[in-house]
Amino acid sequence: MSEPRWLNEEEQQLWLEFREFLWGFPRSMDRQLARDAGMSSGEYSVLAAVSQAAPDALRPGDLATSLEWDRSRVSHLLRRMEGKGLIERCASSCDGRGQDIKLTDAGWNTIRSAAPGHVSFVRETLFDSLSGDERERFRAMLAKIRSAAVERELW
Amino acid sequence: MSEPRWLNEEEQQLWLEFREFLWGFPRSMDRQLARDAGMSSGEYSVLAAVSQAAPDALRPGDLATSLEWDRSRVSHLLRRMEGKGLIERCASSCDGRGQDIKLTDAGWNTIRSAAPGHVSFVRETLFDSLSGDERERFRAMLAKIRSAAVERELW
DNA sequence: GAAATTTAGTTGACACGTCAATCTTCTCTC
DNA sequence: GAGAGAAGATTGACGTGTCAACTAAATTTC
Repeated sequence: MSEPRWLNEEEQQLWLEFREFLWGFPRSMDRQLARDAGMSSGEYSVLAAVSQAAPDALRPGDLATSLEWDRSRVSHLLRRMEGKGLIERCASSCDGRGQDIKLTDAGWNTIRSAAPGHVSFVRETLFDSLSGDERERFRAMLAKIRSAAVERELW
Repeated sequence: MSEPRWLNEEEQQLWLEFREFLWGFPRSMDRQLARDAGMSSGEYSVLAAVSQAAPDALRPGDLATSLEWDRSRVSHLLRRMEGKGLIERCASSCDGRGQDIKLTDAGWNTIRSAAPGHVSFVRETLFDSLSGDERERFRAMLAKIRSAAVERELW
């Protein structure tokens, strides 16, 4: 392999900021959720998704697709959450392989009490820092980077 | 608590893209490193940091600071990497509590052979998608968001 | 200079994500 | 309608990150 083009000074600045941001943000969010609601961001995602879906209409595979998660990741997390009493799984009526996921009362209470704090976190970190124009430019850049990566099969 | 301001349509778009990006990018990078170099991004960070430091001048605490990692995370990873023969730890000469971290020959070979592919990945995903102007604006936005979060002690 | 505090680092328990292997059920094809 | 293959989901092993508790050495304080 020929010598690669290493990063120049300006590029290193971006890479450094990028890395701190990308690894730091999820950690901060996890911490906020753990502290204020005793849950992980994964659990929040699941509770939010199930609470918004039509009753008896959400299956593990749908979760895996919409969250872009591995099936087994979903399965492991659902098992833990079922153990905590946040959700229930029951055999799907239409597909013998499938399952329906439902929130228990405890699950509803948990997501309801966690949501306001979580939304505030997202607002205060992400939205309040940028103007409307900036937000749209920011979103476009993220999408651009991601679609280029997808095109090269690096995502 | 009063009813929070939920996200409007435009905000949800950004949040969705943001989430896919922030959780997806590290995963893609981990996959590239695992596939092409048999290592995790954490191991890469450590090898890169140690290889760039002055000999016998890098200690676990320095790593924790510069990578913004928990001390125990550093300790766990160093133990595993020592087990794989990538690094060595020896008692520091000046501070009885401290240690010096050194790369073994295997460690040097590993980082040297992994670096080109990793840099290509970063270039192709992050830099090639944005113009010089866009890169600078992007970096500034990340920094803005992060510093606002730091200010509110949410980071 | 001895006691209290701070600092460097480790450890153990546990939650989490990934991968490969597996099981079951459904669907397609002949 | 039987057999091959695809799809939904689980399992187990393993590497990883976090938190709290801990040890030992250094520094501060009186």
